[in-house]
Amino acid sequence: MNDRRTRLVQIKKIIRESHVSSQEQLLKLLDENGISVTQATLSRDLKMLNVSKISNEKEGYHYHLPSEKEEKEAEKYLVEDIARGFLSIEFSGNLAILKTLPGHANTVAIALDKLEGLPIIGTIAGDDAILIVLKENEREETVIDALVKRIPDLEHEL
Amino acid sequence: MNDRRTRLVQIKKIIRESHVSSQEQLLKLLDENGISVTQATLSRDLKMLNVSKISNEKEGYHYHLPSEKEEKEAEKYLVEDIARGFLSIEFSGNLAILKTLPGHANTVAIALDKLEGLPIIGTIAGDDAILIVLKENEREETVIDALVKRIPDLEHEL
DNA sequence: AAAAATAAAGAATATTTATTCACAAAACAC
DNA sequence: GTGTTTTGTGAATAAATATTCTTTATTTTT
Repeated sequence: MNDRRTRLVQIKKIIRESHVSSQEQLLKLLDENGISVTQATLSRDLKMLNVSKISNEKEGYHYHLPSEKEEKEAEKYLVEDIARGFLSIEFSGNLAILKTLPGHANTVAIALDKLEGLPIIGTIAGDDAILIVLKENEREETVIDALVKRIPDLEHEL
Repeated sequence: MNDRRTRLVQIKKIIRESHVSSQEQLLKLLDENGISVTQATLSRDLKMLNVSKISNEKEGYHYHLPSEKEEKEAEKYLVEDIARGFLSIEFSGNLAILKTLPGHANTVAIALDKLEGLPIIGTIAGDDAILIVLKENEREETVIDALVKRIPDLEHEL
């Protein structure tokens, strides 16, 4: 059933190499590569890949992959935001309180929300503290691990 | 008649500050700011601004401005591509031949085409030379001026 | 100043894209 | 195993967006 993986790879390749301007067109190009799906599926795929459609003087509308650089850059800023404001974190059951420098709570909370792969379901920020709700059945250790993995600077403080 | 300018500024501001997910929504936000147009016009505005629509895990679809950085970066690469390959340029009427390092013609030609504001209508690249067709009534001086303005590194060579 | 060219924009429409609904295959629980 | 949930998909449709066609205003040319 998992043609999706390979299809996503193909889609990226095609978008990278040709100037695709609609899902119909992409459909045909995929078809030529022996992959046949409907436009609905492509719409979902493009959403999943965070592909964007953009216009460009010379070339008209076309799809655009989020560049590695963009992705990494974006994440780098998030990580910096967290590291800059972080003071401490303490757990209690499926909750944690993360203390930050005054005024940093909001920034850090937003960054935590955006950073993917953390075992948390959400945050509520005050001014210098954030309430973090862990995912069902997650505990202190996994959260700390995930944080350290993503934000190396935190290692000393945890 | 030139509400367009001010409208474009407003649109950028709104897109930068709020999470807009459709032109209808943008329409309303503009309306609240006393600017009233139709969706058709917004579509053209967004095309003109090179705004892209992108999906994002957390926030769903939203518009995205090309960042200053992206714009400048993009242009920087073009400029570099040209400077790296450039050897000489010679004019004859409304034509010019630009000589490049072997194999660089294509890269340079693409960059010339993409770089906006040059008084040329097109290029044809071989391996180490490019035929450039100037715009009607443009001459050597204006092209050189435009090139030097955009590609400071070329000043010595021209 | 008239005539011609250009630029902006709305209304209607064509095109494109996202979503809803239904269903089937796979993974999971027991 | 059977029942349940999750995942992926297409068909149909809704929603969103781009374009065509037309009109009006503005600038340019003569």
